[in-house]
Amino acid sequence: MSLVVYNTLSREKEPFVPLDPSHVRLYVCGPTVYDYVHIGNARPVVVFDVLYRLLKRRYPRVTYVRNITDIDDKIMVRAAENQESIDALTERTAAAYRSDMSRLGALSPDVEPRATKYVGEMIALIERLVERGHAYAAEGHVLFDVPSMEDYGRLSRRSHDELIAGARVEVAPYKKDPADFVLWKPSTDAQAGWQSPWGRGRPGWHIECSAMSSALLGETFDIHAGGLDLIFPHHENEIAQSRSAFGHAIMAKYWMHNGFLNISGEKMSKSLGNFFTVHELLDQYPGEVIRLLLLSAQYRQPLDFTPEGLAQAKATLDRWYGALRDIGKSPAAVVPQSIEDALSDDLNTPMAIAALHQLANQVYQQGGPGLAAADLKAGAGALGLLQQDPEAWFRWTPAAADGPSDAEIEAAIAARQAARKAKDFKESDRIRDDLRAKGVILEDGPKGTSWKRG
RNA sequence: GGCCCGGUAGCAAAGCGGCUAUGCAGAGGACUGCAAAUCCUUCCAGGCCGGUUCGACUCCGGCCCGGGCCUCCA
Repeated sequence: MSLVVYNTLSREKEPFVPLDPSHVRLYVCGPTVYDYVHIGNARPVVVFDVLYRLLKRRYPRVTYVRNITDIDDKIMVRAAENQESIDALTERTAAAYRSDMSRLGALSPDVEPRATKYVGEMIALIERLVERGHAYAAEGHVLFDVPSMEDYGRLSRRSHDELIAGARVEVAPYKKDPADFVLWKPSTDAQAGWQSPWGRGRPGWHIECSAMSSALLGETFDIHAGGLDLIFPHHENEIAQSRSAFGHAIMAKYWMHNGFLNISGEKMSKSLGNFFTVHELLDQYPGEVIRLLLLSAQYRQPLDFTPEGLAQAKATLDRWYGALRDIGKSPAAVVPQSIEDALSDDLNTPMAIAALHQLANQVYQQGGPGLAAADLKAGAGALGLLQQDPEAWFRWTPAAADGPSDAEIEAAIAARQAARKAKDFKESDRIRDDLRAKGVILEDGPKGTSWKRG
């Protein structure tokens, strides 16, 4: 089945036809690095990682760019608070981000550009916009001239009048039109800044993505993705910048946006204090559990992130890894058609997960590993799941745990076996209950006793 | 106010104009020294009101409810 994706531009599912079938180009908006990212930031990373894996299976060459924003006023404020340099702060948090995303099973993008390395490209792009009559300088700022673009607002489906009517922010006096947005702004001596034709300053938020995507993927490319909240203003303004600068009818052919994450039914927000960083969650749950939960709803739907959801994802992975326990050297298998079909329909991960359940059921019904187990592993691989050794999975332990060591568990199991052999079931049950109280669950099988951490 | 999403069984979450979605939980049974894991059987849906249709959870209209965005939040 050929790939169909929901394109925010048309608000419809469309067949995916790359601009250049020999080279598919994908851009995903990455984080602003000033602290650990929260779980909401992880959703696009995981979801579009599934897309990246799918594209790599089907096209000879895929370039995936995910930027790191290391210029931002929030960064400057945090660096001052921490009394550390901007470089130290962004380097440290970017490293943590890479590590956390990797633990969620996300492949590294092909290119991870940092905005500070592209300031020259940004300035060149802004100059080009000024030359073409789409931008103007005013009081040290450079602003994009929104009325200069005929169909501004197409992505977010907003008319110019609606924008002005809905504006919640006081309009700066140097703007020719209230909808105009900043491309470049002046910096004080105390603020980070770069020399430019308009004096020392720093870039506005949107220009970096236009500069980096055009430098790395070209003036037009296939897919641009990110969170729903980026549709306006960020992506709308990227489109305005890139199309006006380069004169193309499109910037990206397909725009894909993931839905929001709620925390136990409530909107995640810093004022409610109900957000989790990926970093802290990874101390409590395996990255794979978090990843499966993030994929358990279709990416455009809202997703409620709850302790129950994490427990269910854990239980599912326990069952799946159980099915792979004695798989041995698995024969190489391709991703089963049922999984490819599900993912081809706008990344229908819940349907892919249902297909994995069917495969796991088959493994158990057959009473052991076989072709179904190889299919299960290959199919789960399309979602970035089930690739580690099953025993390692069952032995995972939270960072703060102080339970018995693997060796202690093995010793207790041996003692229990001896008691069982002597028909001393009172003692054998005592040992089992004792381990259970410490979070270790025993399973007696035909090949002896196996165990897992609950 | 404008734009855009949703409302499916106890919970999570999909497809589909007629055929058991799926998983967890619940009930009964098998296996087990007892458990756990697993297997078998099973209960439980489609916000409300109209319309189209031989037939609607699925299409159309209205209503109710919930959510998001509307200048730097994925």
